[in-house]
Amino acid sequence: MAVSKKEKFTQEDIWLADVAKALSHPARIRILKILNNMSSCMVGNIVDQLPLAQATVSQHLKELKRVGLIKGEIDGPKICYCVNNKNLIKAKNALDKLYSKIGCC
Amino acid sequence: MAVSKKEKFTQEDIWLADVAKALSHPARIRILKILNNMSSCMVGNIVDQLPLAQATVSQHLKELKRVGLIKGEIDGPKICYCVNNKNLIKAKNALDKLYSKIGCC
DNA sequence: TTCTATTATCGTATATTTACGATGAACGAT
DNA sequence: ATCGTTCATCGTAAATATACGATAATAGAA
Repeated sequence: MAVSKKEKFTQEDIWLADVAKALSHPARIRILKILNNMSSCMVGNIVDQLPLAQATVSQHLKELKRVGLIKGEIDGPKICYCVNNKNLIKAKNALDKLYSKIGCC
Repeated sequence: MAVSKKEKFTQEDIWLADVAKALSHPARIRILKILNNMSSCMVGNIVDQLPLAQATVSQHLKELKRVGLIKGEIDGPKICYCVNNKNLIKAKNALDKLYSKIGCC
């Protein structure tokens, strides 16, 4: 995209944009909903519920983990993922700052 | 990216992901904050506050308009943009559905 | 140890995004 | 009608994202 200029913005704006980026694919929205509804959170269970290959799902999980929206715990050969509510709530609160107080048109 | 599979998800998930995509660049976060704080919302004013060329800012505005987060009104040769609170609130509410009720790890 | 199950990573092809200069379109003013 | 201002669009180069098969890594079981 021709030399990125993202670093020219504030840390807060970069962070919120980054979280939004992690949410910007329906597969990742679906994963968060699945984690929200299941007590078990094995990767295999997630793969079974998505129309994507295991390698692709793993990539999506990595992206969600990168920004801290989910976390994974090793459980033998399996990995147990779950939502990191703290960061999700933080993101929602940051969104509140984008509401228009005035409305100019 | 090798044939997209986004259309294999629900309309709701596709929509939320799409809104998130519109928020996934710091310039667009900044634009929303600017529109939130100014009574005037001319494009020129926005361009002056961003480290980007006019053509690039116009592209970012188009993306925000595409998903309905902002709207523009023609005012002579100028265009007046403002936040569309309704859709921003709708997005925030949809985010609420992603919170984990249980927490498995 | 060897086998099986589970998940991550590598390599790679293709699609999309980002950025900007140049140009075009719309409008008010002279 | 021409000019200056304002903004969108076109064309294009480079960066990122998406998707998957193949392969590696890890751990418990046989």
